[in-house]
Amino acid sequence: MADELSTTAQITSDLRAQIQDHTFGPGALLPSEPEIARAYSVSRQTARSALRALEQEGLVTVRPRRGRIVRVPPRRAVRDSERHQLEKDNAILPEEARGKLGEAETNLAMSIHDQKFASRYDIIPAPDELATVFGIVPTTPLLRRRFTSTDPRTGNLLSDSVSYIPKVFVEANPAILDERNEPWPGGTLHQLSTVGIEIMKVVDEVTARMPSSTEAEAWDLPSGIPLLFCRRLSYDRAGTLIEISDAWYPADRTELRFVTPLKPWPDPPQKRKK
Amino acid sequence: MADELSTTAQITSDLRAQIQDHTFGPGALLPSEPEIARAYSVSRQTARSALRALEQEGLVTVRPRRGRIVRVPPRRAVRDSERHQLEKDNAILPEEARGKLGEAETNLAMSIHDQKFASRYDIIPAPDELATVFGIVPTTPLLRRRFTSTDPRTGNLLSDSVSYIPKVFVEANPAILDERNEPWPGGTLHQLSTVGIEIMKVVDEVTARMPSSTEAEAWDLPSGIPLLFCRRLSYDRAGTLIEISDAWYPADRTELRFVTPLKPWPDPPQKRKK
DNA sequence: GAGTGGTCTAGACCACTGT
DNA sequence: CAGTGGTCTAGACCACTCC
Repeated sequence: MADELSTTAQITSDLRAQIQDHTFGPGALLPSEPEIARAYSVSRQTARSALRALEQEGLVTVRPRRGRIVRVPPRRAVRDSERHQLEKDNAILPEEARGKLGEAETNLAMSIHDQKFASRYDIIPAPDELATVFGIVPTTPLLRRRFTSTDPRTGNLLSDSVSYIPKVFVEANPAILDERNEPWPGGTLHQLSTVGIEIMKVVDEVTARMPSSTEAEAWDLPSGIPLLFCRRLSYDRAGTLIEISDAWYPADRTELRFVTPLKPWPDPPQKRKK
Repeated sequence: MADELSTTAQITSDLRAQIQDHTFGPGALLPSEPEIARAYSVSRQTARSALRALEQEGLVTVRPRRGRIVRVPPRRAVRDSERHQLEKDNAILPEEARGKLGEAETNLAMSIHDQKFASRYDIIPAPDELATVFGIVPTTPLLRRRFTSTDPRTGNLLSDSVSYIPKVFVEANPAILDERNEPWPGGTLHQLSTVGIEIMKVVDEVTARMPSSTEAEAWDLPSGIPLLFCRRLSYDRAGTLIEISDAWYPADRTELRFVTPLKPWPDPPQKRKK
């Protein structure tokens, strides 16, 4: 209240209010830069700055040479932690049944058949950061597997993830080191089962950050949309960290869902009093 | 490669590369607007646009009238899903022991004593969106509780959350409806126990979005930092949704951590073959 | 052809920081 | 005091969209 807004901030604020009270509802065309400049008696650059602020907030999408529209939030695809258990159950099915779920791992709201998958494997010396998390010495060989899927029509990224496993854990089965065996029926959990490893605990660490302009272009992200970053740590029966998997998701199209069951209280709560 | 960059994009790209190869390491002072304008023979506005792009990516922080520095990522406070179980265990302890954990719920990396807590309670008619999630008719009375903590020195937000509970679930104990009883030893799970409700499952739904300028100011967020949004759904023994709790976290200072234990396979994995 | 956003220039005044 | 970023103006040319 007490603060006086700059001209730009005032215009931004006016427009934001009009978006929020649905004077300009989702999909509506906002006034053009020259219109706003005239209406407020400011230069076009000032009007432009005001509109750019709304883009940065993710409220408005600019369609070059056609105007700016109020963003229509896309439906969010849900990534559910209960999938971890489903994948584990799936990994011990007979091979014919296993195939189904394997690739759906990277699936979004889009049909599997409309995605182009790519897997690239290599062996890298563990960089300091990953070595610290694994608790191993840096430069220890890691199997790095990069998975992407793209929309074949637009070339846009649909999913992007990288997995790291110390080579020593999996080299007993050389087939795991070969990207030509992708897609592997039953996925990583089945691969690990062939070398005697059973994953017993999965930890997901979630943060978010803004994309670089290169990333924004690859994902076809409008400005003002963050990337969710999820690092998944998989532990075996002995509590040893077996795999680190990093994945990125556009925040406007993704919801991460985590289920935590709780142990029952020993007494029925009806009896409890403050 | 094939694409030609605009002058602005080229400058941004050069500076980003210099940040990533540590020519300008964390905390380093970037060249000023006039310096960049001279170096590239462009106007000051063009140099400014290039720098602003780096701010939007969260790489650079502007300190008005002192220059721009490469961002030093702050330490992230971890919010762990294992806290759900700890809180439940805590809620059935004797009152003296219960007090400890209750307020730490909203704690960040900062000491509890350096935070100013505020709780505001009211009863609102359920808006459409929440009514749908609860599966109740809109306008049903909801107890809304808003919790914030602020840094008393700077006035900046440290935590911000809102909880919704259908009034009918808790009105048997009027003390729960009164904000003057905050902080309640043992927190919400103990409050619910006084009306015979035991939470058996918690679901966290996580997304992210950019803050409005008002939010950025309240949290003291540099530009280019998203807000993590976490909606927590708490279910009782019968699977009824009891509470919806919405919380926001600055993505540069927060990591959300979720643990998923997996059930063991019936057979030892050593026997398994592809 | 009129209108749109994309880009860029060359100024200007201001409030504040550092020394 | 010189230097910084904050704000704003009044132009300009471009490529493209839509009618």
